[in-house]
Amino acid sequence: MCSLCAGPHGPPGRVPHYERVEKVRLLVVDDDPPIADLVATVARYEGWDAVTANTGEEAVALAGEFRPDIVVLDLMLPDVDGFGVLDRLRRSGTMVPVVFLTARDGVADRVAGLTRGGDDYLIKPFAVEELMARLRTVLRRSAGPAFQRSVLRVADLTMDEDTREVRRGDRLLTLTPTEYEVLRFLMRKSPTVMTKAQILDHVWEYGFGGRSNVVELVVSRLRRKLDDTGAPLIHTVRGFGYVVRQAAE
Amino acid sequence: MCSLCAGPHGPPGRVPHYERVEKVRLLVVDDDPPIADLVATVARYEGWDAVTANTGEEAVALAGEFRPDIVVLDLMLPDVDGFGVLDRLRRSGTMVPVVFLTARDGVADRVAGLTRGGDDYLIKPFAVEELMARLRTVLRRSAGPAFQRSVLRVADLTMDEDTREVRRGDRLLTLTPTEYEVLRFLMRKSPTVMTKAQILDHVWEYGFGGRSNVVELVVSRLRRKLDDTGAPLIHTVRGFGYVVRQAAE
DNA sequence: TGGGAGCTGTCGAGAAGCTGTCGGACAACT
DNA sequence: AGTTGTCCGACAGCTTCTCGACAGCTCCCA
Repeated sequence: MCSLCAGPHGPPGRVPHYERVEKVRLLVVDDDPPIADLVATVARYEGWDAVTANTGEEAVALAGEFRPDIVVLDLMLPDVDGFGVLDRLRRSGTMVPVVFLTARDGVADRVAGLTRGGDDYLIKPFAVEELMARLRTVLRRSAGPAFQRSVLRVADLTMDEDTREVRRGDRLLTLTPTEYEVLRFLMRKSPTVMTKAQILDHVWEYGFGGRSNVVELVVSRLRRKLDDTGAPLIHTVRGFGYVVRQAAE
Repeated sequence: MCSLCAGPHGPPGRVPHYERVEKVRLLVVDDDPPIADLVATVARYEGWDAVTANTGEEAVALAGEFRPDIVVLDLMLPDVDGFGVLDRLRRSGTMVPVVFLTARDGVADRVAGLTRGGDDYLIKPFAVEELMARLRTVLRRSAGPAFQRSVLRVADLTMDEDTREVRRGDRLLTLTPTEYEVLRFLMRKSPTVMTKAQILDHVWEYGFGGRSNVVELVVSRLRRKLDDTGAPLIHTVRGFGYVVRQAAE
């Protein structure tokens, strides 16, 4: 398998909890092609249909024919700006939910207010897994009130993505944001082994320079919190990476 | 699950008394599409059926075929004005309750007279949670004189949405309007963790620019009032947001 | 119309908690 | 026994949170 590939290498076949019969259709709008492609690639890996647009014009046109279920929209576009695109989407009657991307220094102020309809936003540079998590949440909520809580479970380890409660058996764990994200990633991919590079690429912001042993460190901290009771669930695959699963063999 | 329920994620026990089987049908009439959509979207996230109209004509026509249970009506419309629409609705025999929207400087006085029938009104710009709260109240009242009180409860913290009484155990708390709204929002969403952006976006008026630590501040004030006795109920999820729930273990 | 009371948001300092770097101990494979 | 990879304690820098102080504002009442 490709060690450079950003994507997880589990066979696409792991059906997530928010399963639906049809593929989720995602439109990614960003004038920076690498970013747009990054998002689209990750989404496809989750089994979604994804298309990208690099301008506002293109976005509006594509939305019309592709009919996405959800949109990722950069607010800094060369032609029409993000808000313009949003207007035009809405005016054409689409109630499609949107997750916005914005630069930290940029329009962050004007963005306030966007979580209201159920839309959400993320500040660049973001972590891919965080974006995917938000997309899933927004999708789940837009599906109506009957949606299920999203709870990840591996053996006696559970993670409730709404309450952010993580439990090993009965014991409630207190995780820091980074620990939480790493664990969520590993649990989602379980029982597939993830390389350290993959973990780094998905959980840390793209562009993160850390050529270090951060991943090992966070895993180490996680272990202390969740593996000090009972059989270990985080396993090292020497020379390769980590995996969360019930002790095999 | 209850179509009027605060949120999609109610664990058993949080289903309000004014439960009904069918989805609430809401008609939103506002000539400003973003506002109309905002309201419609929020309502849909609560599990309601919502449609929007941007003119008086459209509104009257839609009301006929959609048969809403409740109407949100902007009084400043380009063609027929809000009062005209109301007249025509009433004359066609509908007793559908209405919540009016009006500009601050506008016709507030004349509106006051209209709220006697159980209708209500709100001044623009409003906060979405406040609007939803009023809609729920009006609906409950229109369900008949024997309507049940709506009381939110988390552990020994109770909030009576009719009397606005908030109690921690026996102790009656005196909350300011903002504190009340923030607490209501958190209680409604409990035990889901809300980000500060979500709180800001739902509880403050749309268009509020406050890029500050208002939310933190209000939470801090709330804590002093309700968490100084007994176990804390408002919890900080560092790097993420706040949640109201009984301390888990 | 003026005065007072209470509410709200800004500022900022201090506290608390999180994160990544370094480096040495340790373990696993050859 | 050497080599490579992993684990994790300690620490410093940084981010985030908390909350006192204060000033503008609104609302109410005389």
